[in-house]
Amino acid sequence: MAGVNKVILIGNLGADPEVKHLEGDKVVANLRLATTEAYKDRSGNRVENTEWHDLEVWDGLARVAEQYMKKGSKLYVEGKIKSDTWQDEQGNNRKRTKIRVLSLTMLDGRPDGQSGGSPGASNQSYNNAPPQQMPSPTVSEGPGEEDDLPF
Amino acid sequence: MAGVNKVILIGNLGADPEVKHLEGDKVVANLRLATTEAYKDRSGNRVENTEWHDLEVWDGLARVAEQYMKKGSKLYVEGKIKSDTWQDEQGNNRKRTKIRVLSLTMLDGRPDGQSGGSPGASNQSYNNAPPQQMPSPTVSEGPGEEDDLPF
Amino acid sequence: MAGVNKVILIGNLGADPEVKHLEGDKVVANLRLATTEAYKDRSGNRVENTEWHDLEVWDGLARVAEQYMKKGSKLYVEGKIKSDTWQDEQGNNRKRTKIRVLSLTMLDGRPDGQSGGSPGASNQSYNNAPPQQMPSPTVSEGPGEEDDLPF
Amino acid sequence: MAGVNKVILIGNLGADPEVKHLEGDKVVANLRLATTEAYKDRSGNRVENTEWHDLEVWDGLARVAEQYMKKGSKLYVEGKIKSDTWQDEQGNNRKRTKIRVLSLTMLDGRPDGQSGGSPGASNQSYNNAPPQQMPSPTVSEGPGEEDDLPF
DNA sequence: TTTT
DNA sequence: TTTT
Repeated sequence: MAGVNKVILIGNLGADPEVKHLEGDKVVANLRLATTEAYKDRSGNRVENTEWHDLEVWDGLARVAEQYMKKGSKLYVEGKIKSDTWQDEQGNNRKRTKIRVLSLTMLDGRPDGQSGGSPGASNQSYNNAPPQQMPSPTVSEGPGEEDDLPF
Repeated sequence: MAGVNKVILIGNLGADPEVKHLEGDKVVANLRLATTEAYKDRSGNRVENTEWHDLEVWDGLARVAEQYMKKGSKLYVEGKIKSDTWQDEQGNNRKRTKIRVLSLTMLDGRPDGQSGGSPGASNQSYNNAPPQQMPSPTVSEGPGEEDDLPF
Repeated sequence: MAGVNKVILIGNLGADPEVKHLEGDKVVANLRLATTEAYKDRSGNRVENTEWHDLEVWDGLARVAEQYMKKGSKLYVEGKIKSDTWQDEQGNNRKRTKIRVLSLTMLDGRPDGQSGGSPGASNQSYNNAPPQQMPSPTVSEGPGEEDDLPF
Repeated sequence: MAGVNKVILIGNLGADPEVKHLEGDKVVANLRLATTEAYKDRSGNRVENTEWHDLEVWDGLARVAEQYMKKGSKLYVEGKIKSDTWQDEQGNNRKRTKIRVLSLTMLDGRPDGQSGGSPGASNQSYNNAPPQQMPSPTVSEGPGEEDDLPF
């Protein structure tokens, strides 16, 4: 049956994006995102707990990552859980889980080098497809895509 | 700034979809969706609380609604909040809020008349754009769109 | 049936919170939150679209709003859609929709006046105890609650 | 910083829940949930893709799982990603990711053996008290909890 | 390995 | 006005 597999994260990058340019203008970026929760335990001590997520970002979003994100960047991410399974050299079944990113918003201020311009334009959303909330669903993945970014 | 405006609902239709075919192959469907929560109050009595939502569905999704949904249908819906504001005859500012649907999954069994066929294909997801989780982002809105539905 | 009614927003406050202290230590805050989406239209022009949301926040969360939020504050919000219906003086059915907030994260930097102090206290998450779908709707909000906030 | 780590799934159980009763009335259930997406590839062929998720459910929710869920059960799940890391016998860093469930709704019809009885009891929502981002992590799970379930 |  |  057609189900739902949705992940929503807000956190910070633990390292600069690792970007690979593949043949045919494909680009993939791997990001490490930390989400931290804080609470007080029974004794009233503040406890902090960090979860690290491996994000996989493709094409237009990967170009955005390459240009605008770096260690420490704060992001809102939507995506889905995606796992790879394989057998290791010992013949054990192995599994690795990552988040395939489908939509991104930078929560930092305006990206470096984007100074000047209209107030209120600091954070940018990006989508790996015709932006989910876009009236006209014409978006092109590919080399010329940056021209379609909304800024 | 680029923000987030996301709604996720699971509920049942209170009435058959109202579908309007507009010029230029545009179609819009209005749906009434009930989401019910239940809990026990302090006295231990079961309390049920229903919220009614006005959904607005366009084009391909509207055609799906027209064909497959009816009063009582159970849906998973993703969308965004969208309100209209205007002045009424008395000059008062008025506001009406609805949900613009961006993605749909039918949670009922197989749609009527869809018997036979592959097992496990009972619920269907639809998306008003290249399906969010689709590798290749080629989807065409328009008259021929039904051919692109994944079944 | 038990359904799902969930809203996720990221945006900025359009005004300072309006806070009312009610009898019995109840507190309610009303917030106006703007979520903005930006995209390019067919002609390539950047278009910006803002939706305004009325948020209703109770008790512990309302105290947090009162203390730390002001016009311009940037928030991540989870909640549910909740509408009031009534008849106006002309006997017309009226409906007003708002977001009942169940969880909040401030996305700004450290709140004013919170300089120095404990590490790890930059952005804060808050939660209005009995979550949406919790069986027993007995919230233990109250005067001593601030002591439980995680900072 | 306080971030967001949220997962929303709709899918079916691939096996009966595995339930362990621990000392001190703690209960944990492990569930295998399949989420399936379907789409047409470039050649127009219907493709189906299933992702398997390991869910971990505690206490009250685990008792609900034990009583009402079985292989094939259809669920709506909210939770967070949680991974364990360790070193295996070869000294390799290993990581296993699962979903810690915070809220559940059964999307099947009335649970077996629950025929007759109270109206409004078809699908049920359950919540594991201290939500993810709640300041005080004191859950009151325990033997008497079932009495608080909303049916 | 992030954030404050 | 839905659902069980």
